[in-house]
Amino acid sequence: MAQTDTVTRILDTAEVLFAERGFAETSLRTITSKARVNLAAVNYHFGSKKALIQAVFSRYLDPFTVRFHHALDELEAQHAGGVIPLEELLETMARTVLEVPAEKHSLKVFMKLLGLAYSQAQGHLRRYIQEEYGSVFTRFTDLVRRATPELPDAERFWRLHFVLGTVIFTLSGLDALRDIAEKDYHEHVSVRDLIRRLRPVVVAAMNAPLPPPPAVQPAKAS
Amino acid sequence: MAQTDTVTRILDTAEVLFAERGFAETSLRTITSKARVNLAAVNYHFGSKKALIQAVFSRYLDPFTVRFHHALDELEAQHAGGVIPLEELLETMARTVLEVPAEKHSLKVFMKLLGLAYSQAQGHLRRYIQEEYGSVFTRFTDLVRRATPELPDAERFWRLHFVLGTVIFTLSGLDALRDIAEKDYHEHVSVRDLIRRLRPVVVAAMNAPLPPPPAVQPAKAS
DNA sequence: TTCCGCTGGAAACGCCTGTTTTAAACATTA
DNA sequence: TAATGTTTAAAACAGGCGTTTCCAGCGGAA
Repeated sequence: MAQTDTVTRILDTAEVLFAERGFAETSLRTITSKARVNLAAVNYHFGSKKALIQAVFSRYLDPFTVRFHHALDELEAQHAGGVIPLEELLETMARTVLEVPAEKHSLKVFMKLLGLAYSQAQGHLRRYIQEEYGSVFTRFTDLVRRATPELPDAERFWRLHFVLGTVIFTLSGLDALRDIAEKDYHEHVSVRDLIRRLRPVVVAAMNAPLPPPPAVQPAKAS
Repeated sequence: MAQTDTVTRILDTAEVLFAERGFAETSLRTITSKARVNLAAVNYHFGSKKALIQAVFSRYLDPFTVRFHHALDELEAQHAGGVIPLEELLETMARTVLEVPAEKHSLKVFMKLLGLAYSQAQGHLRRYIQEEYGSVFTRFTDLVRRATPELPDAERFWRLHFVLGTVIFTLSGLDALRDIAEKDYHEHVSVRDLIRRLRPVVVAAMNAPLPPPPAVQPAKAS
């Protein structure tokens, strides 16, 4: 199975380098030389650099969506017809995110890639992820809506993205933060430790009191 | 003042392009042609592309630190000797962030640049910002520590970065999120509107209950 | 064996990058 | 006026980039 080996070695090497330096800053030559495969192998197996980037994401996101759908199926079966508490939904998502990379790959790399997907320009990536994996996110937000009926739709939308920002930002910038934290507090921080700290913060953020209505409305009748 | 004009035009053009595409994806030729300036002018005035990137940040961060120090001076004078409430500290920071770009530049660009500073590799940038502007952040965190004495040091450290992640992530990815929000909820969202929504969430996150201690401790006596 | 499709290695293709160098014009200051 | 610091123009530099091409080797099928 030398053919599969080359593809795997490219993907393994690429995901690490992408996570460390970003997409534009990682050349195909760096990837292929570090993976000890020929330069042309990337274009041969994947077609282009863009396609390689998408393949790196697929290898994480495909098993993630499968598992997440299954986990949500189970959760809905347990609470047959009723609403699923918000904390169970968040818990399930966190558990699934942790499970997937634990098998073969690094959770740190996975989170860094997610962070890059948001921040790097790479319009094609955002489009690809949205089209390919948008449905599972929609299903999740629908369940969250039923769990938090008191929240206005717009408010819930923004708060979900607030906590998404917290998680991705923290876990993708973990290395730099960990260096500071260990220097100042002499305390080693694992990813699971961080998730333990994140949980109450995320729950509190979702359950925060509603903001006051906008101060002044310029339009309409005086 | 043709000399100043060239420098300003380069900075004005560069910051917009950097914010839109990132650093590596923006070439000097793109900047200079869009700014209608000679290609050599960048290396003449700034020395290198790295130095140009740092200059773009300095133009925002220098006035920010000055204003923020002043604002903290006033705050400390008001609460002479006593502790400043957490919400006033956060409020002051938010107000200062809003004030600075409001003068000449775009708040959106400023936040996008901050997001890039975190996510893009550019090791030199993170080092530059930390060395140049680390002290004002240290002063702020010291005040936060006095305002939240019940929080363990490590917990406060992480929570500050959690909310930092929320704010930077949200405001730097604002365009993409706004598109989705307007399509789904037919509601225009301004930056100030977003900050109104962020306030209660951030406060609730900082005041969240402490996480349970780690499940299993391997070391020490049984 | 002969053929074929898949994989690999090495080199080259244009193209774009940041930077430097030349030159000549312009403005400002002394 | 002379000198100095800016700006423009045009060109070239060396190097890296993604991509393509060509050819040698390979395994299994006819």
